[in-house]
Amino acid sequence: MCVLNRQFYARAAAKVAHELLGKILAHGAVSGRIVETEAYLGEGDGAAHSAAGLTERTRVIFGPPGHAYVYFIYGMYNCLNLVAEREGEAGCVLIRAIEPLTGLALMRRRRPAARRIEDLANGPGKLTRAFGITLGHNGADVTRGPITVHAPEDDVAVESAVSRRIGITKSADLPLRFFVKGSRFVSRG
DNA sequence: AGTTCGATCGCCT
DNA sequence: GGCGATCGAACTG
Repeated sequence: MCVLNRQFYARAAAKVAHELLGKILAHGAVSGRIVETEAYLGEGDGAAHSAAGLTERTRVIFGPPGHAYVYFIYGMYNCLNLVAEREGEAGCVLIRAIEPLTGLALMRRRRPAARRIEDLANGPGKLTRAFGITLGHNGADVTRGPITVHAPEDDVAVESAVSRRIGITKSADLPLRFFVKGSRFVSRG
């Protein structure tokens, strides 16, 4: 299995977001296929946390690519982003949905509310819960672990679609959401 | 020090 | 389709 290297991430966030579709996210015994992502840019993207500039919170987004930016939202959920662009440039990719592959029993234990396999990780807050990803992983190097992303054995191109991003108000018209066309595991068709 | 609001989810109707 | 839960970061004064 081939873990994605730092060069993969050191590109435009939209490019990285698109190419992450079909890749495998793994954390311990749990793994799954990325089926939905959103790109968040630097300057000029009002929806991005980095839009306000460099703060303690956004420090990781401006750092070297290939690291995890994890933030806490709505008082109860964590969201996982992968940092893109060169060091010093802001840009990251929100992982929005995953098709579970291994560690199903553990995922179910972490998310008892999910009745169907499709509901285990079909949203940014759901997948961090199912994968056991917490604020303690903020800044972690995903080219090393414990969280990693790698190419699947059969790394065939997936048929993808693009739309506007979900749940934001600023810069809402930008086509920066990418998802696997027809997948039952995306948060929205 | 107080306020506002948010890259969400699950349960209710 | 609507709303309550629940809390930290950033901004205001």
